[in-house]
Amino acid sequence: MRIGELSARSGASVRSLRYYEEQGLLTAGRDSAGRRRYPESAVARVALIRRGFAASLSSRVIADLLPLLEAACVPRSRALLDAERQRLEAQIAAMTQARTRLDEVIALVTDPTRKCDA
Amino acid sequence: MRIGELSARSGASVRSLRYYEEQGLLTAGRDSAGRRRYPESAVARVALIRRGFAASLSSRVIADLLPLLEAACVPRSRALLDAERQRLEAQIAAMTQARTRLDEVIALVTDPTRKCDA
DNA sequence: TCGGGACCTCACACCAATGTCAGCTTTTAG
DNA sequence: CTAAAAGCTGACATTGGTGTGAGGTCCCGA
Repeated sequence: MRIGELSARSGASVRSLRYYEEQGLLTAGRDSAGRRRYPESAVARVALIRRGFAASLSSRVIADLLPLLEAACVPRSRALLDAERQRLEAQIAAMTQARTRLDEVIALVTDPTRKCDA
Repeated sequence: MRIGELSARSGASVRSLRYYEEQGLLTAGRDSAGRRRYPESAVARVALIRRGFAASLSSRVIADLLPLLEAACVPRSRALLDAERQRLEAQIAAMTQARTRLDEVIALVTDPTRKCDA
C-alpha cells in the first residue's frame, strides 16, 4: 500500500510515517515513481511503534527495541524496557516533587496576613 | 552588588540571572560602565524565582505571579497557582498513564513463549 | 603599561516529534 | 488534455532554561 493508505489505517500522519522511516523504525520500498510502498505488515509495525511512543519511549529507544522484539529476545528487551521504566519513574518522581514545591509556595502565599487589592 | 556576587549568593548562574532579566523577572540598574547593579533585595527575589522554577513554573507564569505577590494579592495568586497545580497534575497523570502503557508493553514482551539468541 | 578578571551583547546548541509550507513530479479522473 | 489529488524532498517552527563561545569593554593591581 502507499503512504496515504497506511496513514489512514494506522492513525499516524503521513508526516509521522516519513519521520519513522527517517529514524529507522519503518522501512519502505519504492515504486517506479519513487513513491513509498508498504507491505500489509507495516500496519502492525506502525501500531507497535505508536505503542512505544504512547509509552514515552523515544524513537531512538524504539529503534533499539524493535530488532530485539523481532528476534524475540526477551531478556534484552526486558533490560531495555526496565531501564526506560526507571527513567519514567524518575521523571514522575521529579514532577511529584515539583508538586510538593508548588504546594509549599501555595501555602506560603495563602497562610500569612491576607490582603488584596483586586 | 554586581552580577557575579549575586550569582554566588543566590546559586543561580550568571547566565541564568541575565535570562531572568530578559524574561522580566528581575530588574537591574546599570553603573557607568554598563554593568548590572543589584540591591540587597535581589538575593531574596532570585530565591523566590528559583522556588518558582523548582515548582515547575515557567518564566512566563513567574512573571505574572511576582507582581501579585508583591501586591500581596492572595486570591489572584491562588488562582494562578491553582491553575498551575492542575497543569502539573495533568502532566503527572499523563506520565503515569505512559507508565501503564509501558507496563503493558513489558507484559507483552515477557509473557509469551520466551526464547532468546543472546 | 600590561595582564587578567569581570562584565557586556549576540547567538547557536540542546531535546524531539510533529505541523506546515514551498516547490516539484506523477498519476488519475473527467 | 487538464486539473486535482497524492506523493516527493527539504527545511523551518515549536518549547524553554541553560551552557557555551566569540569578540569587545572596562577596571584594577603589579
